[in-house]
Amino acid sequence: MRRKVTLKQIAKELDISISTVSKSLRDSHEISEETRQKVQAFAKLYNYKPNNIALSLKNKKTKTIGIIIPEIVHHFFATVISGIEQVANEKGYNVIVCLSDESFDKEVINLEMLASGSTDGFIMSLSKETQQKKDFHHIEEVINQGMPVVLFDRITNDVFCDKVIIDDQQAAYDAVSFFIEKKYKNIALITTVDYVSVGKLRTEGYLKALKEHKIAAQNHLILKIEDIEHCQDSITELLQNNEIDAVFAVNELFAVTAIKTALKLGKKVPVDIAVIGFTDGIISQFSTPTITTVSQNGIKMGQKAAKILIDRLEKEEEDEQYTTEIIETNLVFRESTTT
Amino acid sequence: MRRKVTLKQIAKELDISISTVSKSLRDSHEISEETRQKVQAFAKLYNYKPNNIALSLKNKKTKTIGIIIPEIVHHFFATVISGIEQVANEKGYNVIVCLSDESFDKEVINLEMLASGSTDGFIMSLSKETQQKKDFHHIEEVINQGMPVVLFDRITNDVFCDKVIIDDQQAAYDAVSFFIEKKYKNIALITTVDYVSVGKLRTEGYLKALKEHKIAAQNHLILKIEDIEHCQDSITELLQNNEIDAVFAVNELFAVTAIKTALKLGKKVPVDIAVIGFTDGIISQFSTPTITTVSQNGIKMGQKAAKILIDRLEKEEEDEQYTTEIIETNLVFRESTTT
DNA sequence: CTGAAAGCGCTTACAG
DNA sequence: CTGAAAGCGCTTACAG
Repeated sequence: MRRKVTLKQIAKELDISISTVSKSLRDSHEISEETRQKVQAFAKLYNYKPNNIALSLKNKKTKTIGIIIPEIVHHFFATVISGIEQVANEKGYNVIVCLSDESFDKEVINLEMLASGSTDGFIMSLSKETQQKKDFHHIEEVINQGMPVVLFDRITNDVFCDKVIIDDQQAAYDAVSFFIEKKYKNIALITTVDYVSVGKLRTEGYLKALKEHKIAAQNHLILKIEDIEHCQDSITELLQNNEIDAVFAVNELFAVTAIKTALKLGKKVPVDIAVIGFTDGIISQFSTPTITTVSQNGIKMGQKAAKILIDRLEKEEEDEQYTTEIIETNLVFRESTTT
Repeated sequence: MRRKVTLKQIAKELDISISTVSKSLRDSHEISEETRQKVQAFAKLYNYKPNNIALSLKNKKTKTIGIIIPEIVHHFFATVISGIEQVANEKGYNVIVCLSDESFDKEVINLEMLASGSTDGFIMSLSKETQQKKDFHHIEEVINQGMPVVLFDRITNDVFCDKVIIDDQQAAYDAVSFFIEKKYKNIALITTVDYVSVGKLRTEGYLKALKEHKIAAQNHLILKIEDIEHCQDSITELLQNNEIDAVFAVNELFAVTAIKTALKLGKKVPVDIAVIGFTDGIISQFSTPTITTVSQNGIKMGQKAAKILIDRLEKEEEDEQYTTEIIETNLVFRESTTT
């Protein structure tokens, strides 16, 4: 075993001081050409790499970004991480990932853990429980301690910080307006309970589109799903008991379940029922029929969030001006709608 | 802004020494009850949390695990991370994730970056390029420096370390044997090029199953795909030009593409062509028909890998005995096969 | 041109 | 019972 070599060892070996070694490796002009060469050659030979931890302690920055998300087994979140990773890597940052598992407590614990010196800042998306409790003191605490936070997708307006979102309401509005223009009469909505911020906004977009086209919203066409694991039954009920010719679903899972249920009930998609989903993930691409969907560019969200965070980290002055970046969405047309 | 408080500040505030503060907080019996109480109360008030970086430097361990995988936008890998996170968290470890993007160079850079003090050990799955080049010096280097590595899924036998895999050959053998027992005559294989270790092993399992049942392998029924992005064409060709009644695909994507292609060619699945895939991911669950598949328990792989790594990290003696853990797989029967 | 000293935030063996 | 000192691995202002 060949342990990692330190400045101290190099200094001893070469019989010079640690300071001289350090300066030589940083190519300081204080040091003679000769010494520099010698030290550099030696360091190379022994494959010297400065210890990140020591540097972090000294510089008071870790060059790492903390990511806290509800789940990773979610194509959208994986996609965002991928985007963050990309720009973080380019700028010499590492990425620590923690999962809240949709739990408030885990979110708090992870945040505090990472805030104790491990990261320079955070990129996060709130857990469901956090959104439900509306308790954001942990995030405010961290910001107060001088660590910037960028919130994305599942955000809150109660915390002042940078945010990266899509215009959920507008995107839903566009999707539903498409249906209306195509003369669909009974447009159902399959959404989440209201405390999920993005679900609520998408619901609002649906309602707004109906209202602006002077169509009365009908409560029995709106399904708010609490328990995602068992959405099957309520969706069956929805489709069975109503004359529905179009469905707007606020996520992929609801969309694919609606399609499968419709098929099972003997209806044809998109002929009898057209479906538009949300999030252009794996399911939308590989379902049969493939699903028309609002594409929510996760990679871009991640990239943008990372850019904003790193800019703030590397800016000298404290800038109290927070931005909310809105990533554009668009409808990706596939087989679950007719054109 | 309220910066994080340090021992030094507490010491100054309370007019005692740093050592005394440190010991009080660790509840040392060296310190008087009174002082301890006072310090602890004060620390609580100011929400003192020891600085992880300082601890890492002092203790020479970071309590973080480095994960290097080819991609995160891959349900299987996301699943493994999830498993790792779970046990890491339980044991007080954090997780740094780096992506190699299937590139050898990125894998090396990331590994070296993290090895410079940021993590205590690694869990990794090799990039395609690494498997192709068969260059593993970077991994050996890290192990040599005393940092344990656990390889999973895409591993190599050229490196001595702990490994977590499934029995890819056996799993493929089982799947193909199922077809044979069901009297399927022309069983096609859709696989990757041979340098992808798991692809190769699954191919071997296919061949072995045929051989043991005294069926001659037919080259025109074996499709090795290089460019995953454009597998569509070659799969169409395969299905069009041959009398195939069963397909074994070494991943989900190939399986779903085979199904869609078959449907497009007017064949019914599973009646005309039965399909078994590999990796029980999102696609297999939501495709129509849903796909019978070899389930590769990613969560369990991640958990196991993390357990092995942490055990090794926390064991005192250097243990040269490496294990290769084999996670059991099983066939999950769905609609793409008849029973 | 080189090196001793101080310091980042902590712990702990040792002295008093 | 308390505190000064050394040390983890590094950098840099300062002295010589």
